[in-house]
Amino acid sequence: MIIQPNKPQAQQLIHEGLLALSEATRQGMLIDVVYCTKINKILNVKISKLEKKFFKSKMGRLWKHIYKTPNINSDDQLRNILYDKLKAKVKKKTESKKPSCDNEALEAAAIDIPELKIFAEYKKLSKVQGTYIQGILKETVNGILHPSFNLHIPVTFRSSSQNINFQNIPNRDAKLKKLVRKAFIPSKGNQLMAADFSGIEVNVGACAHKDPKMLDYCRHPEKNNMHTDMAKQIYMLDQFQKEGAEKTLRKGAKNGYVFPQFYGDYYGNNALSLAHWGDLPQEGRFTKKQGVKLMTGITLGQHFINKGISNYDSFVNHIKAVEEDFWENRFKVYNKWKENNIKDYYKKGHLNMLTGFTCSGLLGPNDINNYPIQGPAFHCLLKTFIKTNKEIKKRGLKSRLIGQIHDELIIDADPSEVETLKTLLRWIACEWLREEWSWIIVPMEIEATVYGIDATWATEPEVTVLRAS
DNA sequence: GGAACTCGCCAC
DNA sequence: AAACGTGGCGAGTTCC
Repeated sequence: MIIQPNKPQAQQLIHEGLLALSEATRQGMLIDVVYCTKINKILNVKISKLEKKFFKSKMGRLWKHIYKTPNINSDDQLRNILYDKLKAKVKKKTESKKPSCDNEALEAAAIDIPELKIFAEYKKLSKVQGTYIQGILKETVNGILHPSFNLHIPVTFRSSSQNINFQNIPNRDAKLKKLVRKAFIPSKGNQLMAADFSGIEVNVGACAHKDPKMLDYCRHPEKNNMHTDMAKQIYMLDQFQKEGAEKTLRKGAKNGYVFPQFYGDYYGNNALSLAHWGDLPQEGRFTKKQGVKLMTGITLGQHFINKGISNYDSFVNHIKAVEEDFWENRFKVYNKWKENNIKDYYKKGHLNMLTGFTCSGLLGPNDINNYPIQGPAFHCLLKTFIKTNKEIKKRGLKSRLIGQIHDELIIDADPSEVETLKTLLRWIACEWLREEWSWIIVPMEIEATVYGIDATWATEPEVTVLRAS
């Protein structure tokens, strides 16, 4: 793969980006080492207890019986015990066609082998301890962690992060999030602050393909919402509220349908995921007892039966029809753009991004349509990061940028500067950026997330949505 | 004894 | 007919 920013503006962005990111690395972020050391010990105890408990179970005893040196961390041993000895049904295979030992496979097997729940808990805590708590302790010098950020690795011209990877700190799992994020603290008397772009990939995508329907969604968020519209279509709902089961279904539409579709997924996988979000079975008949309870009082299972969809296969067909409508009607210009994009790449052998970068090398259809969106979406954050760093210095502010997570920047903020920073960020991200890059033809929106004074990254922040005036 | 690989899992 | 994009890293395992 040949990677080069070819336009001068792209080179400039890389140069200035590296300087700004290096400054954040040198600045570093404070770590509560006392907490990390304490939680590391607690985890040691919890993890070894879980290991002992597991090896006392029926499956654990069999494992110990078969292996002289049983290793709870060995997937090869687990595979042998679970699939060869206990004859668990293989529902999923790995890349190299071996029976899978991942959490999804284990969850399915746990119906017959309950001790696998202890095993899963062991795995989860081991992951947190090994990758995060011990990783942080290993890389922290004098109480400060200095994760670095690369601009020369991802083929999309995004960034990556290492020592530690600051871009995959737990967020979705509330328990893991709290456990790990309690380690991150601001400088004495300061507060952590984050600013992230809302829906940046959707926005940048709209600027690339200029699909009128998508542009409308981006320009009038108060009027229509893409994920709500899709939830209504997918789950065939006329009445909709943004709470309760309907809220979950909207999340399902967003994460189980819309985003995977944009990445190049298809209705078959979507249907599995969408059924899961709606608490419906992924095979066989639907019954009135299954599914989340809707605002109308009936279950999603009953609701689909009423609509003539009484089993999973009909549901899959329904999602297939939704997919056709999605690309043939709703986003037909986007669809056309994808086709032309692929043709264009095969003709030229490379693709150009809105930000002046060129991707060469052997790309597949999904790559061709994703890279031009992923890259420039990150570049919006990078340009914002550079400008914010410059303005902080120019204005003699004491707050400092300390990191970045693709569409989000993190600041160790002086409390007296928080309001100034909000104003500054709103101007840079929502106004200045659009003046710099005329290809941005939709409004930009950022969320400022402010944590308390001396509060950890695990505490409840105050969130403000910032838009152009 | 280290390099390279596989698998799994965390993020966007 | 086939079918999800970008990363880092730990642990086990295999190769040399």
